[in-house]
Amino acid sequence: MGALKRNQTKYERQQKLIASLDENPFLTDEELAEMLGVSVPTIRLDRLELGIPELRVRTKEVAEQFYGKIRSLGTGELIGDLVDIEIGNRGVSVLEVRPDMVFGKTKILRGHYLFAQANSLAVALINAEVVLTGRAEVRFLKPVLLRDKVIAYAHVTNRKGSSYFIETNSRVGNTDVFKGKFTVIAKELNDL
Amino acid sequence: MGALKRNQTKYERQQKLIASLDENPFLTDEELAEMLGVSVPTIRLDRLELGIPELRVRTKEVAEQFYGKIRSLGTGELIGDLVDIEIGNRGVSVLEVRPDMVFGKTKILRGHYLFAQANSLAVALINAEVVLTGRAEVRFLKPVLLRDKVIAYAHVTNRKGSSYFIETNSRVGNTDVFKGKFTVIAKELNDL
DNA sequence: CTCGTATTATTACCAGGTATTAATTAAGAT
DNA sequence: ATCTTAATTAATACCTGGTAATAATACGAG
Repeated sequence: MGALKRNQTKYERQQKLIASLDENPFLTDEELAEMLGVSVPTIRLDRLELGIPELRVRTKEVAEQFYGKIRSLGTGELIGDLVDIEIGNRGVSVLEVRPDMVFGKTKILRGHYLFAQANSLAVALINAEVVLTGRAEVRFLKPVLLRDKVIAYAHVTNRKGSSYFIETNSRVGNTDVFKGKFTVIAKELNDL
Repeated sequence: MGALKRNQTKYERQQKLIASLDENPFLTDEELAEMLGVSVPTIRLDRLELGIPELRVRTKEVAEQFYGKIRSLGTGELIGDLVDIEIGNRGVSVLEVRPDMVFGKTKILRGHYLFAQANSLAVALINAEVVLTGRAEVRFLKPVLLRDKVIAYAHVTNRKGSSYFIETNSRVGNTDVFKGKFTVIAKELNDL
C-alpha cells in the first residue's frame, strides 16, 4: 500500500483543515487549497471524507443559530426553555449547554449563563408590563459542562408592593449547581 | 403618467418585501415572488431599489454578526471591551448596548448583560488558568437604555488563599447603574 | 516493475443570483 | 379610441462556489 509522505500526511492535512474551518468557517475550497498547499479537488475529497459541508451550507448553519438565538432572546425574552410555569408562583426552565456558552479551555459553562437563566425565569414569573431585576445574591456551587442540561426551578417567596422575592435552584441531574435569590420589581410603562 | 393600481401598489409590495425579509432573511427571490404574487424579475428590481442584497449576502451578514459575537464571548471570554487592566488589582471595561441586548418593548438592557459584564471583568482580573465565580451579590440601580455606554470598574478588595473578593461599579455617564460584589476562585486545570 | 492509494484534472450540472436589453401590460390623460 | 408612461415580465449572457462522476497521473512500498 502506497502511503505517500510528502510535506504532510493526509491525516495532518485534514486536521489542519478542521482547525482552519473551526477558526474561520467562511473559507472557500479555493482558499483552503492554497492555505494547505493542495489542489481544490483534494479539499473537496477531504471535506467529503470528514463530512464537512460546503461554504454556503456552513454559513447558513451559523446564521440560523444566530437567528434562532436572537429571536429566543429577543421575543421570548428568556434564556433557556420554559417548560412549566405558574405565573406569580413558580416555574421551571431548561438550558442545554452549547459550545458557544463555555470557556474554550475547560468546557465549563460561563457563569453568567446560569445567572441569566435564573434571572430570566424569575422575571418571567411576574406578570407585569415591565419587570426589572433589583438585586440578586447568587452562588455558583459546581461547574457545569458542555452538553449538560441545566434545569432551573424558581418560586416566589414573598411580595412587598411591587417588589417580589424569588428563590431559584438550578440542577444538573441530581446535583445543585447554582442557587439564587432575586428581588424583581414590577413597573408600568408610564412610570419610567 | 400611468400609475398602475393592481391588487397592490408597488409601495405596498415593497413594504411587504421588507417585512418578509425582516421576519425571515433566508427567503429566495423565487419564494418572495410567489409570496407577493409577482415575477422574480420584479423582486430583483424591488431589492435593487431598496438596496437589499441577495440571499447569500444576507445569510453571510447574519452569520458574521453571530460569529463576531461568539468569538468576542468565546475567545476574549469577556463581555464588553477591556479598556484598562492591572492584573490582580483593577480593571475597566466598556459595553455598548446593542438592539439585541434590550427588552423589545421598553428598550431597557436585560439585566444579565450588566451581570455578565461585571462578572467577566472580575474574572479577567485574576491571573490563573481557570477562574470561576463562586458567589455574587448585585444591585441593579437604574435602567440602562439602548445605545447607552456602560463603563464597569472593578477592583480586588481582598484575597484569602485562592478566593478573591472583587467589587464592581458600572456607570452610564455620571450615574451608577449597577454594583456588584463577587467572590471568584482561581483553580488549576489539574484539580478539576 | 507493478500494485494501490493519493492526488489532480476535466467535464457536466446546479442554485441563486447580477446586469442588461427588449417586450408586454395597464391605467390615466387627451 | 389612442397615446403616453411607469410598471412589469421575459430573455439572455455571465458569475461564484459548489456537487458528482470519471479519467489521468504521481508516488512509495513490496
